[in-house]
Order: sequence, then structure tokens, then C-alpha cells
Amino acid sequence: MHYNFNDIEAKWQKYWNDHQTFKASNNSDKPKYYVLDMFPYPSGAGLHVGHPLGYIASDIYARYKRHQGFNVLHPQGYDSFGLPAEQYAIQTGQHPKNTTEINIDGCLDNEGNLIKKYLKDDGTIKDSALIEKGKIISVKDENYQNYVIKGYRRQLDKIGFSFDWSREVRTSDPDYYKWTQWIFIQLFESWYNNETNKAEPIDSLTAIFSSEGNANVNAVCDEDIEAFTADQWNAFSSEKQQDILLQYRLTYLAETEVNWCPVLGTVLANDEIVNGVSERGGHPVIRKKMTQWSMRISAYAERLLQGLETVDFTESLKETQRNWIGKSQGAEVEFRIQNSEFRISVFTTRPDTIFGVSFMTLAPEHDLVNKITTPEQQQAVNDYIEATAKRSERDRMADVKTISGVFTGAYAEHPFTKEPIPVWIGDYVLASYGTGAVMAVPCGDQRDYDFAKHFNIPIPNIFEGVDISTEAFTGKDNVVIANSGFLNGLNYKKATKLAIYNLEQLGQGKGKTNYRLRDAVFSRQRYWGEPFPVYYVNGKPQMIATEHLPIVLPEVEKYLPTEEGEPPLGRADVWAWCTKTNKVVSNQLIDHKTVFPLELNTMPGWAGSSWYFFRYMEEKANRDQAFASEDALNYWESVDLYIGGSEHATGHLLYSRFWVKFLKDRGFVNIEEPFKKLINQGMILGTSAFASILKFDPINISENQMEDISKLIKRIGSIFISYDYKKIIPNSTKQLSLEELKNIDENLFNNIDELIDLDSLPTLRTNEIFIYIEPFYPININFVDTSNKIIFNQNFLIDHMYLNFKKKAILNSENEFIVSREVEKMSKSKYNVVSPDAICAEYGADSLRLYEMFLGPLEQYKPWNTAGITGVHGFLKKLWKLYIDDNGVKVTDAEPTKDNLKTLHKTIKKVQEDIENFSFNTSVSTFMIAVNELGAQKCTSREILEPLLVLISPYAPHIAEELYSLLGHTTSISTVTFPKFDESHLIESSKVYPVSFNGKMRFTMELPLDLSKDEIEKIVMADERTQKQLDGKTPKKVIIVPGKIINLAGF
RNA sequence: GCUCAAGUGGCGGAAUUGGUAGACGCGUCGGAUUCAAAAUCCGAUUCUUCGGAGUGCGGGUUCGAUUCCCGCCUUGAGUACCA
Repeated sequence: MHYNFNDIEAKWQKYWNDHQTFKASNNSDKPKYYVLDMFPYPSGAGLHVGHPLGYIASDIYARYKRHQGFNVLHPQGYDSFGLPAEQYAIQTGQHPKNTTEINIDGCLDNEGNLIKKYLKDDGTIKDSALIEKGKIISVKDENYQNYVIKGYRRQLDKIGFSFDWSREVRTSDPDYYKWTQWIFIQLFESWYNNETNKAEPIDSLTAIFSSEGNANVNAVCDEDIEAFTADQWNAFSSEKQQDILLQYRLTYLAETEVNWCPVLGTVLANDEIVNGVSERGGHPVIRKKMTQWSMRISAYAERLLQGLETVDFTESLKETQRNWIGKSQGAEVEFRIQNSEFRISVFTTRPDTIFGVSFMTLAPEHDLVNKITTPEQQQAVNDYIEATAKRSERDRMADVKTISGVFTGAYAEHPFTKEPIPVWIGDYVLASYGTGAVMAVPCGDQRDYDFAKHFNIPIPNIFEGVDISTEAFTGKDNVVIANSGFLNGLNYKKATKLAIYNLEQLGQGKGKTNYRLRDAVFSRQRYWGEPFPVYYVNGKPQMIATEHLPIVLPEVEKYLPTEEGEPPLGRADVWAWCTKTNKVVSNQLIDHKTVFPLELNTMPGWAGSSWYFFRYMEEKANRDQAFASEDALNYWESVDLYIGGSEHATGHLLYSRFWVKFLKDRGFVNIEEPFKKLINQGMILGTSAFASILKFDPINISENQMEDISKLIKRIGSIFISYDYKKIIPNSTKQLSLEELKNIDENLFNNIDELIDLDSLPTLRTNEIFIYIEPFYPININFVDTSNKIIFNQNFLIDHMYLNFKKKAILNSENEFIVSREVEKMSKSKYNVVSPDAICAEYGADSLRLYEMFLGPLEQYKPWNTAGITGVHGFLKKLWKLYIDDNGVKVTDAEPTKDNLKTLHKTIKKVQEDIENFSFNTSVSTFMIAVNELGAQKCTSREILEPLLVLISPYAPHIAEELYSLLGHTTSISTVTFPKFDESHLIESSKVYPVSFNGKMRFTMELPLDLSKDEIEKIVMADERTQKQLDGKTPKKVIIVPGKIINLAGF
């Protein structure tokens, strides 16, 4: 009997599905365990071998926990709203709903044939079904399946995950986003009470307002809220009341700075901007203020920080979140502007250095800039603001070399000395940080120092005995303040305290804790996201009552912003709210009396993913009453193990923690933190292949030759050249002329000559064309073999047809084309994607699972190399042969030998430790060692081989199930108890000691473990090898650690 | 720029509290089997001037450092609208 993995895997995948083996129950006597993977976004490119890495790890853990007797919840679903689907919709007009569905469910039926609806009459495949749009692929083409979207689900199923698919969720499903909208409404109907330190219903706030005004309300709210009494509140118009409440609500409308691209009519993310222009199309981008929904996450800054102490995340991830929250202690100081009513408020962590202030800098976007700039400086200031608006925030942060700024002409007044302080603007100050203004202390801050030097602003030294002639002194320890009036002679701590005290006396400052964390913008000017359950009455946002949810995303003709720059929903014809019928109705009915316009923005990607882990807790049948029932929430509590990429460290992981805390405050859930333990898996990188291109560069060419040259270059286009020739033309810094090239390699020269017909352009046989290689044209790695040769076949020509590759390629003397290799992220555009389907077909899912784990530590980045999979595949074959030979099952009831037991139990110990430490790569090695040893021992004992299957089953579940059933079992191995480790089998009576001389191991000797130090020393010193090493000398020290090491030192 | 992570053979990596550096696998080389190939099996494989040296570089602590400390270098990730 062969190890026929394809049949075995299909059989068990079907068995698990038919028997609902991994369906979790919300009622169980077993303890619960919740294992979750971060939500995948179902992109059209499908899965590559990097994606399942984390899923395999979590699946191993989930299966292990089942063997340990837990009721395991291990669900999966899709974060199915998002930009890629939207962008594809913009390009093709395809509804994102449809493409998303294709991406999840795929275009092939169960037999692997194309589903009819994706077929055109002429036998070619519809664009929407193709991974790479625009290609012409026919169902008659060999392996056409490689070019169509197989669907996430189908790809995942092939890998043998133990997911409970009955609980699947999709964020773009109205039944799901109904509850995203519902949570949004709860946020709107809540405020944060600093007294109780939690979110409360907004009714409790209005109750306080109408009974005592807002004087004693201690809430997290907008700055600069006007004070009012109960009488005033009660007298306010409803609209005025709404405006005030909006300043307290946990989600609110506010003006926010965004990256606006006027040509695209949309807002861009920082990473969609390259060098100040849009990545797509290269259009200019400016910073612009826009009214948007925001989430008052800042209310939770302290709790988000404190909560980190209670969860088991990696230290680096916690650190990232701490930095993001950015708590700092210091003072808020108010500087009066001379001859003006305006004041500049700054936050500083160093109020002790206040006497070192020699100028102030405002962010160019700061509100006060226009108000305080003097007429003489107005033009310069305007020009500067316009210039900075073009720079992204990240550019401004990263670029410390360029120093720029403009004097506003205004002077502030030092709170203590009353000296005038010039007020500048500079783009190194960001509007979104602190108050958007800094008191510049050049002697104590390097950026202030550089700024002052650059603009010749004085740098007063306020540190006793510190030289600041070349750089600022940024330390705060072991320094005494000088030239600072009442702070003279004090250290940092005392000076800070006294400075704050005196500022408070003046009424110009107070101690303050500042958080860098800023409120999260929640609006997106996109189509493919959750619609807000919001309509506007006289411009004031109104929530739609929760019983009318979901508000379903409307149909639009195009997915672009409108010509007026409104979001895509501005194109919807039926997008108004009728307060009579409580239905979405045609825009034409808007009368602002009973029918009102609906919100045009949609929610961001993180809305749906901030609470999805609760949705899985509830079984599908019971999901219509609440986002999850109380029973379900109480049973599953929180995620015990969460695995996903570290790129979510500050987005998803912070926002979901925020929402959970909010939901807890309002009594909807009982937990404070959603994820108890979190592991970041690293990325599997691809090995890209690049064809080298021979480049021809005209240098020092006279005008009249230029035309010929350009003709030539045009005619040549790209000449691909086998990488072997790299030796001849090393790199672009070492250029050759045609003549030189001819001298070096006649063969190559003749090849070029043939390809481009140099004779027709006689002027080219000169030294004026320089030749070099650029190795950067990406080649689909599916057409490159392990020795880096291109495999020219039909599919290669389909893939690279438009280049007519072969006709323009110079092969090497063996008639091969060699490519260069480089390790980088797997991506469609780099043609370096390895699909798990191909691996499963050739080696099986168990091999894939083992190999992904075997590659290296889970958290680490590592390159994929398909060739290496033969190692683990060979291991599985060996494992099979341990149980099965030509005559069938060879397992017997033979008594296990001592060696058999030793191998088994050391394997149990190691594997259990490894799984609990998430060190899956080392357990694969351990399995290999075990199988090698048992093979050498010719072990056939059931008592050994059956427990071994349970150990391996989390990693390679299909082969484990198959062998387990061949051993006579009729039920799944998935819940068989994990073998128990028995130390007695591992006890040794002797140890092979390494004997070191001055720390270097020179030889080993086996000694009984019960010897004393003295006895060991005697034996060691008597050994002739010792005497040879010592060469007559006497060691000063003999270190003997029984059971570990012997070291002779100091001779 | 700031923050975090990682640097060990030709390659992926192992060495869990400081104790035999290179487990396990890939690749390569040699051999067996075969008419031949595939598959399988066996052996070798850090470098070396054969004394030793050696875990990115330079120091330090220690009987002993891949592991701990200090200072660098390189690469990767995140940096608030990609998901």
C-alpha cells in the first residue's frame, strides 16, 4: 500500500465535513478554548503559501487543545469590505459584492471545472473570473484553472483546517453590518464620564445638563466647550443642544485634516502617496480639512494603556501600542500674544526649561496662524502654508535634514520674564500632535536647536556647566538649571514641579498628562463599506432607530466620487430617509420635513473587524436577536489565542480593544480585553525571478547623431540576456562600449548584432553607446526551475507573450536562459507567488502544513523555497512505512523495547513543550528524529505507534486519521487523549561529558551520573588525553558541574 | 527621523535557566540498486596553513557567551484612510 496522499486527504476532508467533526457547541462539560485567526480580506489574487502560515499554527493549537479535552471554538470568516474590491469596481464597473463573492467562493465547481456562468460563448473565460484581468484564457488551454480565481474557501478547505464553518461571518453581509451600525449608534448615544471612568448613556448627561448645567461635568469631550447653567441649557434650541451634545458623544462629527487628491476626488492614505503625489496616476495631493465622523478613542487612552498589563502579547507589540498611545507627563502652558487677545497653548514635557524659550513654532495649519500674522509677513506665511500642504505628515516627520519655517511677525510674551518671543511657523511641528504648537527651547531640543541655528535665533543656555556650542543637551538627569530666575540651581524634578506651581499661580498653565493617541477618523469617502445609519435634519446628524437596521448599501451606477467631490454614495438615487415610513426612499422625495438626506460616507475597514470575534460566539440560527446572546458571550468570554500579522498592531488591535471596553461599559459584554494571548506570525517571503535586460545608453552624443540613436533604442526595446553574462557586464557602474564588448565576448556581440541589425545603423559601432545590465524584469516563478533556468513552454509564452520574449532573448551557450533571484514579499505584481493548491496537488496538504511549520520560527520572516518540501514529504512517506508495507498494516501487539519507549516519551515531552511554546518548527524536527529512530529500531509495537499518531495528528491530520483508521479505529482521531509523558523512560545512569580546556571542548568521556565532583576530577586528570592537552602544566581551576560539563582552566 | 524586530555553514534553521555551536531538513559530492531514469537506501559535507579559528562588527563581564552588558553596522517592519 502506497502513501496516496491525494485520496487520503480528500477522504478525510469529506469525512470531517460530513460528520461536522469540528463544530463547536455552546453547551459542553468540557472547558472552553477559543482559537482565532485574524480576519482575512478575500482578495482576487487568492491565497499564496504565506497566508496559511498563521492558520496552520492556530489549527495545530486548536487540534492540540481538542486532544487535551477542550471544547474548542475555531471559526473563520471574511473581512469582505475594502479598497481592492472597490478599485476593481471603479475600473470595470463590476459590483464589489459580486467580485467579493467570486473571491470567496471561486469559479470552479466541485470537480474543478469552470462554472458555466463565467464562460463566454467563444469558450474564453470572463474577465471577472480571472486572477489577472485582461488576459485571454480559454477552457481549452492546458491548466486553465491556474488562471482563474479558485476562491478562498476552496483553497482553505484543501489544507485541512479544523474550522467550524457553520459560524462563518462576512462583514459585507447586511445581517452582519446591521450590528456594526447598531454599535455605531450606541457609541453616538454615549459619553465618557471621567468620574465613573466609563461610558454612559447620553441621557444621563442631558439629565445633568437640565438639572445643573455643565459646570461640574467631568467628561472626555472637545476642548473649549462653553459653560452653561441648567436654565441656559433648557432654554437652548434643540439644534444648539444637539451641537453641544456632539461635543461629548463618543462618535462625533468634526473637522479633520486629510490627504485630498483633487483629481481623483478622494482622500488618500499616507501610503497611497509617493513623493507628494498619488501612487495611482501621480496626481497632486494636498492637506485639506473635511468634516468627518470621529471616534473618541482618546477617552480610553489610559485604560488601553493599563489593559496591556493584563494581556499576554509580545513585549514588542505592547511597546508599539504604548508608543502609539504615547502617554507623557508635563504641563500645558499658555503664552499671550503681544498686543492681541490671542493665546498660544503648548504642551511641554519640560516645563523646567521654560526660561530657555527663545521662540515658538506653530504648525502651519494652526488656527492662530492667520489671526496673528502681521501684514508684512502675510505673503511669506501664505506661500509657506501652500508649500507645506503638499507634504505628507510622514514626510514631515521623517525629514529632519531640511529645515524650513517662516516668521509670523507676531511676538508672544514669556509668562515669567515678559520678554517678547518671536512666533514662527514650521512644518516640523504637526497640527495633530498635542496642541500643534511648541515652545522652542533650542538648548534642550535638537530640532529646536537646528531651527534656531538655521534662522539665527539666539540659543540661551540654561544648563549649568553644559556646552551647547555644537548640539543641544537633551538629557534631563544630572543637570542643574541656570539662568532661569526662580528655577536656578534646581534639578529637573524640582524645577518641573516649581515651574508648574508658578504657572498655575499666574493662571497660565497647569500640570497635564498628554496622550499622543488621537481620535480616530471613522468616515471614508468610499462605496464598499458599511453605510452609516445617519440622516441629516438641518445639517444635524440623526440616528435611525435600531429596529430599522440594517440600512443597506444602495446601488450606484459608478463607484467613483461625484463630479462635485461627494463620496460615491452621492450617486445613489435611492438614498434618503423617510421618517414616516422608516424606509430608505428616492432622493427626489427629500423635502427636509419628513424625508431627509442620508449620510454619504461609509465606515472604515476596521469597523467590521472591531467586534467580529463576538459574532462567532453565537451560532448562526440565533444571530437575529443580538450581535451575540448573553449566554454565548458568557460561555466563550474572550479569545484565548489570537494569531495574526504584526501589521495590525496599532490599527485593528487597538480599535477592537477600544470597542470592547466601550461595549463593556454599556453592559453589552462582560470582558475588558478581547484577546488573552496574541501571537504575531511572520511573513513568508517569495523568491522573485528577474530577467536581466541589456540596456543601451547613448552618452556624449552630438545632436545630429541623436535621432539615429533614439531610433535604435526604440527598435531594440528590451533585449533580455541570460544572467550568465552578468560576469561580463557586472553592473551599471561599469559600462562598456560596443567595441569593448566585442573584445570580451564575441558570441554575445554576434548575438546582439543579429538581433538588432547594427549594420543598418553604421554610426553605432562607436564608443558612444554604453551597455549595461539591469536585472529587474520580473518573470513568473512558475516558469523557472530550481537551477534558475526559464522553462520555455506554452504557458510561459501565454504569460509573457506580449514581450515576445524568446525572440528578444539572448540565451547562453547551453541554450538556456538564466534568471537572477531576489527574496521579497510575495505579490502578484512580482510574479513570485507560490500557490498552496499546486503544493497540495503535488505533495499533499500534510506536507504543506509540516513544511510551513518546518521553515522556521512562527514569528520570523523567512523565504519560501519549494524545493525543500521534499524533506518533510519524505518524512511522511517514512512515517507511512513505519505502519504499512506491501502486505498492509504491519503494526503488532509486540511489547515495546526500552529504546522504543525512550524514543516515544522524549518525543511526547518535546512536542508538548514545543506546542505550548509555539515552537512548531522544532517539533517537526522531533518527529523526524522519532521516525528515524523507530525505523532503525524496527519498531512495530502498537503501544508506541498509536500514541505517536496522536502526537503528529495536529500537524499532519490526514495521514494521522488514515493510519489511525487502518489500525482498526472507526472514529476520528481528533479528540483522542494526548499521550501522557512518563519520565521514568528517560532516566539515564551515565552522561557523555564534554571535557573543555580553557572553555574549548576537546574530547568527551562517558561517566556514571552518580559520581561526586572529586571522583570525576580524579578520573579526568588520570586520562591520558587530559595530560596531552595540559602538556605538563597544571590548571589553576577545575570546574565540574555534575551532569553538565567539565572545564579545566587557567594554564 | 522615531519605534520595534532580526543578523549563526552554499540555503531554511537548531542550541528552552550562560555549559559539547551547526540538531533536523534542503542543496552539493561519493556510493548501492537499475539496461537507464525516477523512486529508495548508505556515507560525507563550517572554515583550516591541521596548530587551531569560528555565531554581523568593536569592546566588556565570566572558569565558560549565539545567549548577559556597552558602543556601532546592516536588513526588515510599523509610523494613524492598504487590509
